[in-house]
Amino acid sequence: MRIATFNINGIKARLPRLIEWLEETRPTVACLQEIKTMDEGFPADAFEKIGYKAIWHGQKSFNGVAILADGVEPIETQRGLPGDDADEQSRYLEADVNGVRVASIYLPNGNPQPGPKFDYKLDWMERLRTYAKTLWDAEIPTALVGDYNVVPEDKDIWSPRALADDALMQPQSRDAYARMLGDGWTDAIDTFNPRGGVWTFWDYQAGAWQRDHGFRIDHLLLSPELADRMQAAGVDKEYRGREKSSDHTPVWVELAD
DNA sequence: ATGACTGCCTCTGGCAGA
Repeated sequence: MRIATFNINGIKARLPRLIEWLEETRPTVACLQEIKTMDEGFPADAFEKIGYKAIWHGQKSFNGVAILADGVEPIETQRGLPGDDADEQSRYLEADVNGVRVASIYLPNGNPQPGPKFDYKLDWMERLRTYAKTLWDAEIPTALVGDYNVVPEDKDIWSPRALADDALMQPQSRDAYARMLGDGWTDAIDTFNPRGGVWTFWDYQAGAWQRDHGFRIDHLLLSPELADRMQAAGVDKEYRGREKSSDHTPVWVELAD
């Protein structure tokens, strides 16, 4: 099975591109972030037409996540990240698909830093780590995939200096991500590209795509049950160059059945 | 050196993104 994640930056603006990508690459599960719509605006019919069933957690204007599955209904297991009842942002959705637990994650950006948004990001990362441990302890085959808004190491960006003051690059952000890996979660893209140089995001501004000024912030973290099944992982880079593209690319991992 | 683009909802400009 193929598990993919794609920060689409607006499901209404991106729908033709999204349908195209699903039909061309046919992931078993597709986790989406930044759908940027309320629940009632989600175009479930368009996905049904091409054989995908979906669940989604929307929010007006910002954030919003979804999980699409090829030919089967995702069985929802969690909506919203536990650990803060006051948190109303739609950034976490989780489901079982074909015996695999899959989470669609849109981790807070955290800029500007320092400040309340950065504090929220770090809190969110600790909540994620705490919750992920419960999945780990239950020995559920789990994939935590999405836009983590963390550049894990200097090898994961074209220029570490360019974003040195950015929330995506701060030691606290990186340490929190590293603690997840320290707990045993496997970064699929990094496993197949240990020397780095793989990007999943290119800014719309300043000709970043044309200059290949990108970085890696969309990640697939696998529990040991799934890491053992990894066959390949990659980035669907060409979609960043198409008309009306998202600023992120799809990222995927192929697992043995 | 600076700013640079895009989507959203709409107070069509301000916010958010990364």
